[in-house]
Amino acid sequence: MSVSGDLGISPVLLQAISQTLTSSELRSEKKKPDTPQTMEKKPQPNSKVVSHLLQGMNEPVSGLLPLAGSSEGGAELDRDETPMKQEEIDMVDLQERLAAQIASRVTAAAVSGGSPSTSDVSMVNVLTALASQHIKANIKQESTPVSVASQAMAGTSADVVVRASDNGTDDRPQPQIIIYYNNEAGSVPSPANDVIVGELDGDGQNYRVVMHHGDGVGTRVQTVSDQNLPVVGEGMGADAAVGTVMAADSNSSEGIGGVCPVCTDKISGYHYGVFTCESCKGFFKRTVQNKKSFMCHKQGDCEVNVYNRKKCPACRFAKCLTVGMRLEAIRPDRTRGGRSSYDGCSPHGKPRPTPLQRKKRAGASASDGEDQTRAALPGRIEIVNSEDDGKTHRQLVAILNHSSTHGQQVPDGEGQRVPELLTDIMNLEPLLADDDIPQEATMDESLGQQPFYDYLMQLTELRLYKLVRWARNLPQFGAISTDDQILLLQNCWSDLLALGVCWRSINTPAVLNISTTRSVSLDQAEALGFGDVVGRLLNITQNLRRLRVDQYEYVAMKVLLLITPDVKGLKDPGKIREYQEKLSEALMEYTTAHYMQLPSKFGEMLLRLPELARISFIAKETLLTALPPTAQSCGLLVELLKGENAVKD
DNA sequence: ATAGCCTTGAGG
DNA sequence: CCTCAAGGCTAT
Repeated sequence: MSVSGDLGISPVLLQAISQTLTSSELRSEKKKPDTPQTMEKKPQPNSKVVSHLLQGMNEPVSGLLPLAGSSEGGAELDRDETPMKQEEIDMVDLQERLAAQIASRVTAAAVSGGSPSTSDVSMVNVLTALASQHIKANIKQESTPVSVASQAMAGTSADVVVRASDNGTDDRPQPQIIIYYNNEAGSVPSPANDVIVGELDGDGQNYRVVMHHGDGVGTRVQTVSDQNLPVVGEGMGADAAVGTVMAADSNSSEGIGGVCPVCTDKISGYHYGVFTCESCKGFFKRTVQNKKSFMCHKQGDCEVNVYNRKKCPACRFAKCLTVGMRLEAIRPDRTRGGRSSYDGCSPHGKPRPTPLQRKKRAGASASDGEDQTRAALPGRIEIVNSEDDGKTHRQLVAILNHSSTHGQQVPDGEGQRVPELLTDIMNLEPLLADDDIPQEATMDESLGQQPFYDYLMQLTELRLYKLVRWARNLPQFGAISTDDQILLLQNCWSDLLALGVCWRSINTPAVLNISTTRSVSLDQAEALGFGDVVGRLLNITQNLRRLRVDQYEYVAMKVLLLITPDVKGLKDPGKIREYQEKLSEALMEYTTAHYMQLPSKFGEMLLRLPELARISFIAKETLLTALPPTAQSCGLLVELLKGENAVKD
């Protein structure tokens, strides 16, 4: 990837980037004096992008911290006067760090007259846009009682019914879900047979979702004390993630006595970086230690609560990761006692042990203050009326569900081993669990170009966010320097998205399934000017089908797209090459063992990867040229596309 | 496999 | 010493 000769960056963007840099340096590098460049560049928050950066990205983070300042100009001063403590810096989420990292490089290059890569610029914007978009969506959702109610019911009731009657069908009487709102937290009555399913704060109002068992059918009645409860509104979605951070950070001192952010059971202590219950602690330990691999039989968005937590270990584990439980906290050597040293090993204010005692953990990832697992951002934009949404696409959803459990049919069955590396990667699939975004109902037939592109762009941004989270949790990826992580992600994001679309279409010949609700045939694509791309994607899909690529192979292919030591500018390509070799060996071992009748399968799979890169390049170009100049709704993603375009020209 | 309880042991 | 977060054990 070459670098654009001139600064192909708009002044607005440059300003935005320096803004990011400035604020993040104030956060994370207090001890060092500001470099002259950044001092000079310190801008006023007067552009749209800057306000994105400030409001969308910084505010939610700082809002959780004791030092929270306003997101306007004064915040800088506040932070200046009151340096953040290390533990608080640790709470800063991955996106912010990534953005700050790139911003720092780009700004330095710009100031010194160098040539920043335009994709660096774009990545900053994408990340910031993602952050702000998700936060906005989240806030909106939390403040709408109707959506809260429908989610709670959709997610909870069926499970309780199964539990209560010990009978798997859906059409028996359900316990009542009661939504209280406009109440102060704690003032809502909670009779003995009620279970507080969730509690939300929004717009100064409190909503409490209570599940009422008239006859006490639940095997267990959970009573929750009247202190601030973390949000446990919905599955492994946005609420849970944000609420958890609140519980762990702003409420950490009263963590004991609260409810587990994974399953809402009673917190027993601080485990693997999060206040959780005993059972989730044990579950996380077993899962990691025994390198278990789970697959969700639904869409990877199962509700996890104290009643149904046993039902879908895949979603439970994904939620563990989402709320911030740390893989590094599981000791590879299984030594007992003592103290841990990973970032976040202590809930509050305790100094971190020195690294020298960590000799046994040389392989562990978090050694360099790269604490980003605590994803503060929501993982999904929930469809408010998700029940209605699938009604016209039930069939497609069914097909997709089938495809998502595709891998289960193949491996293990014959007692053949699955390399640990592959099962580790597989464990993270729930992090990419399928989502959709709200869309206007009339898009099916008369495919207006504009709405379709808007939809596509939004979907892409959503998936990009998840991609970052997924990559961050990949085994050994955390051991790569943050700069290199960013470069790798920049290099492959579109390839990964393209492969994902191919995979989700594996069971629908001639139709490309863009999401759970949207699919495109070749004819439709041609009408939209996407014929070439879709044709090529369908071709890849057909090859995946022909080769009988299973889910383990699919996830390995994805990581192979990511782990490419040839990306320009990598600090440590050696380490990445090593990782790549390990992974390709694991994949080869797996494929040759499981598909002896297809000796060329391994090679053929690898041969698809370059074509994927080609397709994603064409797709980006097509998207860019097809976009009307007024597409501001996703302006920042547009910038990314423009950046890539300039780079590759 | 789960989850509650027990044991360990470095750091304070 | 005590704390508390890690791993271990074991009835279910």
